[in-house]
Parts: sequence; C-alpha cells; structure tokens
Amino acid sequence: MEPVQTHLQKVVKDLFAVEVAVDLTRPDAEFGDYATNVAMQLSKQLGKNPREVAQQIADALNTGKADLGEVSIAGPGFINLRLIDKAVIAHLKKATTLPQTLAGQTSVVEYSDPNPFKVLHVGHLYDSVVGESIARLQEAAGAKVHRVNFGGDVGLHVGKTMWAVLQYLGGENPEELYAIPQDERAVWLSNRYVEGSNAYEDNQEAHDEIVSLNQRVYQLHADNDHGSPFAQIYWTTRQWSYEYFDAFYDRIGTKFEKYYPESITAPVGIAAVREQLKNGVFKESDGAVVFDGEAVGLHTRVFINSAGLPTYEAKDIGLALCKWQDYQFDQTVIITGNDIVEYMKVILAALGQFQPKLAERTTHITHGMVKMSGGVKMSSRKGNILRAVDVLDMTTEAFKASGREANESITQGAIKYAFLKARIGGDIHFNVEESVSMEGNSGPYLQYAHARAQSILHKTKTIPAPTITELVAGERALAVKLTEYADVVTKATKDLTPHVICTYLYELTQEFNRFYEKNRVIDDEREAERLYLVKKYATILKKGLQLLGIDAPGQM
RNA sequence: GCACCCGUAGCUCAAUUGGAUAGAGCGUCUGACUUCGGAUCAGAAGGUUGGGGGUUCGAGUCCCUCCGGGUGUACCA
Repeated sequence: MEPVQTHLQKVVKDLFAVEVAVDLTRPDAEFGDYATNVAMQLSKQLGKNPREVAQQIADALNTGKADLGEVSIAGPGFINLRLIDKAVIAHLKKATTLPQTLAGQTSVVEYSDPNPFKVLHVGHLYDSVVGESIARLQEAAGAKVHRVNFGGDVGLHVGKTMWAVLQYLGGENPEELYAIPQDERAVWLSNRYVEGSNAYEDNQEAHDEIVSLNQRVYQLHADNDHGSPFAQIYWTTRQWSYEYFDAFYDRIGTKFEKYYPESITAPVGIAAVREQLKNGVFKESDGAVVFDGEAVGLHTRVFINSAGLPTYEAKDIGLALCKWQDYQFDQTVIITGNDIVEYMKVILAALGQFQPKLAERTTHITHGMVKMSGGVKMSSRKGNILRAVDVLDMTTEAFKASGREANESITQGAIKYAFLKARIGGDIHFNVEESVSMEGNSGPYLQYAHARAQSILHKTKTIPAPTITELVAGERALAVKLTEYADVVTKATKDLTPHVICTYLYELTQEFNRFYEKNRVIDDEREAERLYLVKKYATILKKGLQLLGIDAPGQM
C-alpha cells in the first residue's frame, strides 16, 4: 500500500502545491482495490469541480508507475485505483508481516481486576477476554506488554468474608482450614463472602463485628503480621483466592505478570494524596480529603475519608504510581466496565495535576455488561450471579446438546469470539446456541474454516508454490482480501478494537468459500499456486484467531 | 435535577472515523450437490438509521431539540 500512497501524495503535491494527508480506503470490490476522496476534499479550497480535480489527478497518476493498473473516476469525484496483479502478488508474499508500529514501546495492560475472596463472574470473563486480546494486539505490533491485575485484598468485603470464616471455623482456628478439600476452597470461600454479606445486612451484632474485622485486616497489613492465628487465616484464604484466579486465567489462556493488591497500593496512594494536599491538588472538606472535580467540569470525589482511611480513589492513585514506578510505560490501557467512566475521569484529572505524563499515557476503555439471551438454563444455579465457570459450562453443554463432541478450545473459541465480535463499549448479548453454531459468524465456524483449509493442504503431496507469478480469474478477489490482513490488524491495534479483526476474518472466509466453490484446487493445473493461496488463508485465519486469544486446531 | 453512554432490518451486529446504492449473520422464502470437509454457494424479501430541525457538495456519523433506555452523581468498590 505504501508505494501507491506516497506516489499519490506526491502527485497531488506536484499538481496543486498543497500538503494533504491522502487517505486510501478499501472500497467495494466493484470499484477497485483502493479509493481516495482527496479530490473532493481539495475541490473546495481550489474552487474547482471535484470531478475536474479528480481527472487531473488521475491523468497524472496514469503517467506514473508505482504498481498502478486502472485508474478511474466515479460518483462525485472518487478516484478508484486498481493494482496490477504483480503488485498484489508482491503484497501477498508479505501479507502476514505486521508493521511494528509499537516497536520498542512498553505497555501495561490492566484488566479483569477481581476482588480476592469473591467469585469470578461473567463480567470478569468478558473483561479478561478483551484485555488478553488487546495485549496480544500490542505484542504483535512489537510492544513489550505487561499484564497486570488490581484487586481488593482489604476492604469491607474482606471483613464480611473473615466474619463468616471465623463462624465456620468456630473461632480463630487456622488449622481447621485444612479440613477443606483443595478443589472446594474457591467455592467455599465465595460462599463465606455471601454469608458475611447477608449477616452484615440482617444482623446488627454481626455488622459491628465485620466493621471491626475490617479494621483488623488493615491493621494486620500495617503490622506485617503473618503469625497470629487471625493473620494465618487471612493470609491462607487470601492465597487460596489467588490460586483460584491463577487457575482460571490459566484455563482461559491469560496470565498476569503481577497482581496489585489494594493493601500495597493504599499506603502509596494515601502518601501521595496527603503530599498533594499540601500542594493544593486536593483539599479538605468535612474532614475528608477530596478532589474538586467540579472545577474541571467533573464531580467531586473523596480520596481519604473522614476516618483517615483510603477510599478506592486513593488506592487507584496508588495503583497508577506503582505501575509507573515498576514499568515507566509508554502507555497503559485500563479495561473496566463502563459504570466507572466518570469516576476514572476524576482520577485522571487529579493525577494529571501532579503526574501529567502518567495521566496522558493512560487510556481507559470501558465495556458494558454481558446479557444472556436465548434459552438460558439458570434454574439449577443459586443466586442471580452468573459465574465465569457457569458460562464455560453452559457453552460446553450447548455443544453437546447439538450432538457434537465438545472440547475446551472450541468452547473457548465460541465464547471469546461472541464477546469480541461486537465493538467494545455497549452491553453485549451472549446467545449460547448462536455462539456454538457452526454456521454464520461464530468462533467455531472460523475454527472449522481453518481446519478445513488445513485438510486441503494435507490432501496432496504437491508443495504450495513458493510464490505465484500470475493470478487467474477467480483467484484475484481472494488474493486481494488476504493482503488486507496487516492493515486490519494495525487499525485494530491503533484503535484498540479487536472486533474489526472478527469482521475481517469472517469476510475472509466468505471470500474463500466463494473462491473454493468455483475453483478446483487439488488435481487442477494450478494446484501448486492455489495451494499457496490456501496456505496463506489458513495462516491468516490462525494468526488472526490467535490475536483474539482463540486457538485454531488443525482438525476438529 | 445535572453529567456521561446508548438507540441502525423481526433478532444479534457492521459501516474504512464526514463519502459512492447503509452491509453481514441468524430467522423467512427461492434455487444449486454422483465433486477437494455442502458445517457450502447463488438469489429474494426485509430500513424514513428513535422523531424533528440545522451545518455542507455529501450526515447513521457533527451541532441543537424532543422521546426512549442505561450508568454515574462526597466519605462503597
């Protein structure tokens, strides 16, 4: 694409002596390989008819070189360009080579962010799938990516859990914990949280005890207490929780380099906020330390409450500073639900007043909730909360129900693709039956398409031609589509939009099926050349799916 | 009340960031297989892009306004 673009840019500059950014777009195939609307953009400042401008540019282009075939003008003044086949083939050769747009850069991607002691629910799964994909996109563009995770190992929910744990153990008896089977620990612990939450609401005595236990947990951190019976119970169950997280992340193919527990970020945050209180970034109000967000068009939030305890705000400031100290990143991406979008603006506005560079390098992207649609069977499950594992189980069951053998890579392909194919931002509707369908725009369909392409390659001893020298009718559309891969990935990386990869891969399979319907591969005189196309196709499908965190088995 | 996000075909989503006749899948209907994995392909129907106004060569996209939905809004996370 580059030679054509620079050529076009030069032609425009020579003709009109203006410096404009010439955008090349990929129009419908009927128009050509590339299109530009530069003539329409220029027409106003030149005071000329756009088609006239387009004609001038087209004439000048035709006398040039740069891989150009047919140049035509259409509509109000679009210039449509067609590459010569040789240029398409040259591009095809390096179709899977991605521009290293983030080479040498360090990025910290923070996502999932579950609270220890609590259960991983469907929202964490969605957040994790998005985060992993974004991390992979940045890695593919050459960045050094650090995956990190933030969560509350202190706070009221911990007090609630500890209360119920102590009830269960009959007091501060850490040795009793070992009676709980290893594979039941995570569920057991999250059940304690639910019990503690209920007691906190319903029982005044328990309520007071929980508040007190919450304080004890903070104190335990302040004292670095690992030896007292209560501390042993806390640290042991906390560790269970992290083991549970790690096991789940391992299952879904994501791995965090570092957890930032609030017990670590809170003191850092408090210190920074107190220091900036002196500098006037924060101010005191009703005994609390607040940031006056209204002064910058946002809302005011409390960073340290009137009891002197850090709120989530201070912990988040601490988190930002910890990440900065650890990585000195060029950029950090934080992925959360969109309920905290306004909250995060306040945090970044506050941070920007004393760490402007850090704030500028932070990108907060937010998603909506996962809503279940279709025939969801929830009757056997307690409570309103949909756990992450429930989604995996439901999807596996849906596969079995359709009479096929389920396996983990297909289950996850179904879920991840269903989550990623829509633009990040709004709520998504997860339809289990649709996600496992082998027809239509689904993960398993693309996995199948890849497996089928692999099977073609294994069907013959012919070696795919190392490269093609010409394209014949029926091959060109597929070849052109294959060359779009790198542009699509680069765009997805720049905009942090994995869904454009989904759209592309699906369009690619459609293009392939159209080709395959009409053109024989095996036992054709162009077998070697066509195998080359099939091989490129399979490679791009596999690589593209990998960027989404989806495995592409060779057969299924 | 105020702020932010969302509203596109019956359903789920796209739309190259202001460009060409708003495109796909599912579902519905019509065709095509003794053929490389038909888990496919070709085609049809289905739209006042929530309503109205504005900006300009050109608006789903930008501005105003109204309607509908969601979220947030001082010591929870």
